[in-house]
Amino acid sequence: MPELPEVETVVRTLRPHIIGRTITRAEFHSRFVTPGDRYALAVNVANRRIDAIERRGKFIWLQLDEGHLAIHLGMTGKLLFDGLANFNSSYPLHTYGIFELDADARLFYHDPRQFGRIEFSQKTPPRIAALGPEPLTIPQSDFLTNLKRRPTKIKPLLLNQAFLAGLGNIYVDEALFRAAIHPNTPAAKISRPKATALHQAIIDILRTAIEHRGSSISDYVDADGARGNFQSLHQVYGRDGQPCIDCGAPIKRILVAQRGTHFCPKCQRR
DNA sequence: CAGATCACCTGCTTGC
DNA sequence: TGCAAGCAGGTGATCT
Repeated sequence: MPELPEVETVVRTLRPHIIGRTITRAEFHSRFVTPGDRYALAVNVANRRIDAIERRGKFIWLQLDEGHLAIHLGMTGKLLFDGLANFNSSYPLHTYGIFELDADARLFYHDPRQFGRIEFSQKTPPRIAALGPEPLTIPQSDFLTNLKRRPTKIKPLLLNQAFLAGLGNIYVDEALFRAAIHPNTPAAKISRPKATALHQAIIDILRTAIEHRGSSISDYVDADGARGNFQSLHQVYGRDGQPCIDCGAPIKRILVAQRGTHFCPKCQRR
């Protein structure tokens, strides 16, 4: 599900609901979602106040009055806010985390594939500290020099969260299309004008996708249960066989670094 | 060290 | 209709 725009949307919808609230009690039900001792996690977050919620890369970062939570949604993770109005006595199948909040509200974590993670740390979460720069704020000159240093294919490089934090399969394909770069191009061999165009394409796409509240391919929803609609603006992702919006040639799907990769063979030449 | 392969899961779609 | 294979927004371990 969630790449940077989706995670940003979840954080924005969650923030007004949970800031300043205290987690009165929590429980977790999956050894995958909460690696380590999930009972210890429940103890660590109990009676902690939520002071801040931020996004970093694809992580949701909750800053508590003591300690931090790093939440990664994996492929199918959802954080859903359950206010008094829609208070429900039961939870859907695959609900693996429940945060009870003061003033009769709950936040629950739902994740059928259980690829998501909820981790507590006393200081800055190590997973977050290991992330590369944010694509929306990295200076263009830094982006260009970083590309020049890497012989790797551009697509897997952009998916590498230590290189740039937040892009996933959808937005990489979309950005490479808009910058007219073949996904197998070695990063260091991308011309300066194209590298500049790529930097700008990444920013434009992420900003627009955030305005549209992310892409809902199958089941992504924000913290209020609302779908995004950027998927209707995808130009290559999931459009294999359909005509390129620029030249009409059929969009191709190939494998790059074991990921389904969508591109226009005519507009994105090597 | 880049890249391939596999693994972690469930569920939906496709093809025989 | 039924069943198996393939595929999915992600990442990390383990190989060559």
